[in-house]
Amino acid sequence: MSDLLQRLRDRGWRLTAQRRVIAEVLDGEHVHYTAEEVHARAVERLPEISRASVYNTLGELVALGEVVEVTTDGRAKRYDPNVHQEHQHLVCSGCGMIRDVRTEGDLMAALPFGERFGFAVDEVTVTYYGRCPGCAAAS
Amino acid sequence: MSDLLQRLRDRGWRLTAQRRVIAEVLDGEHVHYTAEEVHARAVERLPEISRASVYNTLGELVALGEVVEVTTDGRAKRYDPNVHQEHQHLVCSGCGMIRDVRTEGDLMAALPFGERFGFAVDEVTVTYYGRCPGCAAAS
DNA sequence: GTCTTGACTTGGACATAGTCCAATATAGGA
DNA sequence: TCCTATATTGGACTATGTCCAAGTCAAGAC
Ligand SMILES: [Mn+2]
Ligand SMILES: [Mn+2]
Ligand SMILES: [Zn+2]
Ligand SMILES: [Zn+2]
Repeated sequence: MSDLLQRLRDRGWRLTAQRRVIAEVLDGEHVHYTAEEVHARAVERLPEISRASVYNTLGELVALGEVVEVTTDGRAKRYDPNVHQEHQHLVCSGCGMIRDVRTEGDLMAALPFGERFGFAVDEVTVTYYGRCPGCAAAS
Repeated sequence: MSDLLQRLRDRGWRLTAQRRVIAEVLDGEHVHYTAEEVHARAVERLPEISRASVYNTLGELVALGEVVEVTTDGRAKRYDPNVHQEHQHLVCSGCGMIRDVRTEGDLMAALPFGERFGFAVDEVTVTYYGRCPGCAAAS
């Protein structure tokens, strides 16, 4: 993710302490945090960082394509730093755990032209739901 | 949707004026309203109906499988009365319009077993994004 | 190294979406 | 008609996210 910092510098970003810790949090574990979770972890490294800066920076990273927003339920958006590997998500309907999964074949092909209604379709997201081994055992 | 009222009666539901107008709103046009949109339309028929009753009733209809929740962005959930025809959604990234679409083939088949991580996968939702004809013309 | 300035950060107010609850009303059976 | 379990209501409360004016600071100019 020092790559990320370099790319941001190349785009004329000021490298503030706040942006650094947010990048570190996203880089650390390869998970899908909410904005509040990112903030909680950023505070451990930089206690005075504000919620507003976290929301601002996440929004900017999304606009630059360095992070993608993931919405699997109607709750808080999650921020996914894994943009270098195309993937979809598998969500546990018990505990909410999210795993990255790679699909095979052309997902777009499942939508017949007759069902496109003149849209220029350019993106598809797939979410699989099921119970993870832990939740299945506990039921 | 008088079918719906009958099914609800059969399940021991009290048929209140509030539940009737909510069912009528969902039945009317075949769209994907938010809870607040359902409330606004219900108020036209029954001015004193409360937000709480709309949220309560929508939640109950979802629990019964008579309506499904749809989340295509990080905004308000939408309520879809079209549960009798399996379908996915096509969303305009310009204006947010949502269309029902029917896919062909087995969507689950795109997820290799090696990518299931021991989950018992039982559901898949697909959302296609693109620009509708109107938004494409305006750009 | 110091200055300068426009970009960045901040706390808090505000907005939107949804939940919860105690008091009140009512559907539907007796 | 009466009874009461169930449903409704207004409003407080929570969760998530946005906005803004005032203060701060990164980094280029000198
Ligand atoms: Mn991911
Ligand atoms: Mn639909
Ligand atoms: Zn689980
Ligand atoms: Zn459109």
